[in-house]
Amino acid sequence: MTRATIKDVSRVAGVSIKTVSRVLNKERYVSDEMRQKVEEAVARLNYHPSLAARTLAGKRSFQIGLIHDNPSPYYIFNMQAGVGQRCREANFRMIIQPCDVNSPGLIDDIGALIDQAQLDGIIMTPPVTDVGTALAELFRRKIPVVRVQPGTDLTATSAVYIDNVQAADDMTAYLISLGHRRIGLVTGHANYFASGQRLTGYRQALQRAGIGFDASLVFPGQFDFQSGSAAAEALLALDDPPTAIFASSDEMAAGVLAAAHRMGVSVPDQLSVAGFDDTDLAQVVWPSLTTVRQPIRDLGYAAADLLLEFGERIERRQLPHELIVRGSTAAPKN
Amino acid sequence: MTRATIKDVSRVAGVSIKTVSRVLNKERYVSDEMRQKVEEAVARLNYHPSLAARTLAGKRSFQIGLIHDNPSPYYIFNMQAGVGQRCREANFRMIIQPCDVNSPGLIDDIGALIDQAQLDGIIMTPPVTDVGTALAELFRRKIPVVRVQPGTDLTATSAVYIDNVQAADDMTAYLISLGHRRIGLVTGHANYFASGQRLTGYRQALQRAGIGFDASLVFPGQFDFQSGSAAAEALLALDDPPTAIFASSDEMAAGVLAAAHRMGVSVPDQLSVAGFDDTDLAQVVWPSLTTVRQPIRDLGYAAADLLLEFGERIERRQLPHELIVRGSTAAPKN
DNA sequence: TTCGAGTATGACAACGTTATCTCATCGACC
DNA sequence: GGTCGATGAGATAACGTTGTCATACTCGAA
Repeated sequence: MTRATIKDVSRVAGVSIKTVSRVLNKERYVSDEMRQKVEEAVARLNYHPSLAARTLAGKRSFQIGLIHDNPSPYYIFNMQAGVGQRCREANFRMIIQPCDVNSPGLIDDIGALIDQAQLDGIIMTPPVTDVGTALAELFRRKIPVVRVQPGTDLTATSAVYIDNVQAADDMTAYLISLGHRRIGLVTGHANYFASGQRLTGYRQALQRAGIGFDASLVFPGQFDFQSGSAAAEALLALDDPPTAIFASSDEMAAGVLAAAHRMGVSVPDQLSVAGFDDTDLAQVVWPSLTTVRQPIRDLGYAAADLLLEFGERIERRQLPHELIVRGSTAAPKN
Repeated sequence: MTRATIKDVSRVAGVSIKTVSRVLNKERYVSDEMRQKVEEAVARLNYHPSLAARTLAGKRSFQIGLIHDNPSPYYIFNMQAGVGQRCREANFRMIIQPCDVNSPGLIDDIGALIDQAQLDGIIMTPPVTDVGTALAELFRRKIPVVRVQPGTDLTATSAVYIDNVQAADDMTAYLISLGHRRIGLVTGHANYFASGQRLTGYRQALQRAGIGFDASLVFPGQFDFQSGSAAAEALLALDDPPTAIFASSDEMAAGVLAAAHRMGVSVPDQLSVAGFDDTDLAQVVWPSLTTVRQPIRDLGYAAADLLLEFGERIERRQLPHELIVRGSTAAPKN
């Protein structure tokens, strides 16, 4: 038993090959009678069109690429889930391309991917979003691109994002509302523009509350557990240590928690800890993390949606974030 | 500027199309002189063959599918990383197909995937590995299959796996060696054969040490945080509670930790906790988890390797696990 | 009645590769 | 010196779709 082809379908339905193709592609000018005959035949033969043949003959490949260089399993998993769901709805396929922003072969890899697979579009996640040479290569090939949370050339491509400044502002304001005055900030990796945006939001909230900015309370991190731990140790060793630490990722927040545990500082009694992302992690550490929920899955879905709905046309979509309060924050005890 | 085709290459190299094809596919009977001319032309034109055309004309598609129904981001991320790496080495593409083992459309989805994309092979992860109807569909299509950690029909397809029985035995024996006599076990989801295997290993180690099996110390979990928490609460409420709890996943172990924190039971002083998998999680909770490292990424790499190297031929590969001792276990204090 | 615009269908080429078949050359062997 | 197998190269037909063009029918307006 070999695969059914469009020819088989046309024979069974008693129509021409082209008519079958028309029905499959939902083209205009097909009578209901024809459509029904074809659909019956398709169902009876359990026919599935060959993607390779469609790609070769047509101008579309029904495939989009997801390019990422992001070490966070949680982020990637959810991004894929969102993109994947939208793809399934449109009967598209998703090709995953991990890459390395520091690799000299980056441009060639992306070019080869597009050439070989004839992708209909590309979704990029940070930090690849902001690699100028990669972007240039994509423009050169005139392929539709949607970027998730881009930091540069904001209007150059379609994009989906959350308002990082506002999100960091919200969290900082929340900590201030609890009564905290000295709030430590662990920033993210410098490659990510979100890191800077979150710093901006933090300063913005402080200023509004009339609290002076103290640079010694800001510690550079890398989004990972280790740097969160290191940051906490440094911040808690200050002469006048913070009563709360806001880490720019849940993973760093977990590092802060671990350091606090090690140093015998109880959370949230002696120290409030806040994260960012609301990954699975946030509910798995103890105490569970107060954090900002970033709708990663929805961002992926929206990115794929922009690609499929609008193609080359540049569109932007901002998604809402949400402050999630859990057990790691409380009013300072003095 | 349009894409270069094999025709362009043949013109530039001054040879026939077929000769270019021969070089590209590393076929025999090509002189060094020809090969060199072709390679130069390929490089000069930055030519990448069209996957669609190759798939249509040839018998191979240079694509393999990864089918999974697994809610763990960490597991999926690492599995993909391993499979993806092997694919890149062979210049293959990986198509991800999340699915739902309980969906009635499962078989059709898999069939459609294979028909449409003409996949060269399939990799499955638990628990889809053991869905008989899905397996039957794959056999019907005579497509090479590699299963990761299959539980049933062990010799029906190629497979990669670790020795779950031995791994659980190792961990249990380690806890016994610390001096524990009452060791709780939180099992995994019943859908996963690994759950039963780990129970077997646990009993095996107890028996060897001459410790009677106590069914009240075994609590059924679902591999997730919640069930770990619930299990710990139940186990610690026993009249004669365990001094150590071995959870069949890190996530459940994290749940155990959280429950212990809540109940004021200090780890590892009053309770030792052990996990399984060595996910990122293990080092991010406090105290960090003693666990069994499962080389997920390597399993993915090996699975892809079997597919690409052996195709339909059935091969099996067992990978080593490793006991990782961290801060969550210690000798019981009496 | 005739014409044109819109609707509905089919014949056939094209897409860019690989597979198959053919042909030519070169040594080695009887 | 002819025959045969191994080697090297090309011409041409697939592969299963979509795009383009041609054709025929229908309906309302000139």
